[in-house]
Amino acid sequence: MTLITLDTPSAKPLLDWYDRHHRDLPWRISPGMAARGVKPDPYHVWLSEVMLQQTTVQAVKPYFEKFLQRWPEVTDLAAAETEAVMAAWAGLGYYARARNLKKCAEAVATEHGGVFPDTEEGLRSLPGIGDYTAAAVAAIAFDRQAAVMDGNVERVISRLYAITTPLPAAKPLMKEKVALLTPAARPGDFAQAMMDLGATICTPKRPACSLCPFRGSCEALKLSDPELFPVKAAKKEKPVRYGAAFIAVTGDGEILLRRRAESGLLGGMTEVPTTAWTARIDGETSAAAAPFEAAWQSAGTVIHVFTHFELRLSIWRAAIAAKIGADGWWEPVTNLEAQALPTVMKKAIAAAIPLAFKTSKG
DNA sequence: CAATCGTGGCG
DNA sequence: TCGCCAAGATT
Repeated sequence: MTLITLDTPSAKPLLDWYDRHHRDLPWRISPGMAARGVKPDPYHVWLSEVMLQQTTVQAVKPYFEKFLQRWPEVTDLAAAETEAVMAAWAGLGYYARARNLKKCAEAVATEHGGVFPDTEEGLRSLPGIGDYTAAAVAAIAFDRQAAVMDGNVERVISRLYAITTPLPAAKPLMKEKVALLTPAARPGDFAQAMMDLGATICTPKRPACSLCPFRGSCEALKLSDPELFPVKAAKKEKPVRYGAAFIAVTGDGEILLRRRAESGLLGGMTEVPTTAWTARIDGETSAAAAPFEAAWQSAGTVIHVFTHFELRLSIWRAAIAAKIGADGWWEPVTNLEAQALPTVMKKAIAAAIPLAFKTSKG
């Protein structure tokens, strides 16, 4: 029987791989430039990292460009209207990020003289910056030897060491492994290399192990099937909730909108009037629950899947002769693009007014 | 610790 | 078609 020995994992092969195969991304300084001492703007790094939380690179790109163009410096963002930031963030999801983004920019502007803290600890104390983002900004923007662990790194590490403990219980162990592997030189490139590797080679399904710089040191590859890692705790079922949404349009082409509560689901975002979203179909999901009496007509059902439940929203539409006193405000349909409307609300409006948006999905 | 919190793309 | 999941943070 042949014994296949495993190399001890080290940063060097990964960094060499990164020099050849790194992705070019709008918020990134190429490794070549970085080698000449060019550092990425901490504001750019922070903005991209917050946007990238649980969000794909592809989805982030246009938002990143839009934000930088509109608010070139962190002090510009700090001085912006929160409503404008929410509207610019609309569609990207996890809206607490946008509220915290604004708070963080304000804290940097007022408490740190417009300059980001350059340590993991200092960054970690800011709104919306958790363990991952603090380490990522510290390593990438400030060359700190911080252990960066995101979903990509968890996958790479779990395979490299064939960790059978399920997530999230295995995180502390994984963090130890990452810390031991993180080099004093080029810690930012190392972190980005781990994430690029996870995104392009060490993928969740059908990883390209033959191209991996760790192929000689991966325990999962040697012992079993890398695709079996990371082991994850079983997830719960997704319940269904029901509700109704009401699209009232005046003869002048204005629609009734209102603001959601600051906290909770879609916090601080704009919506059309809706009922509560409940577990069962009842009177609250019919036209009887409308914000005011009108000739409400059914406009079908919108199904929207959130992280932890599926929403089935009955859509009702009414033509209103004159503006009716109600909570909220009347907004020209031609100005809906500028509103802080989350995707589910755009879907609801598009169901009632097909031409409301240039691009309607659903 | 477990639950909450969006959306879109992809196998 | 549908489950998975993506550079997580907060409570």
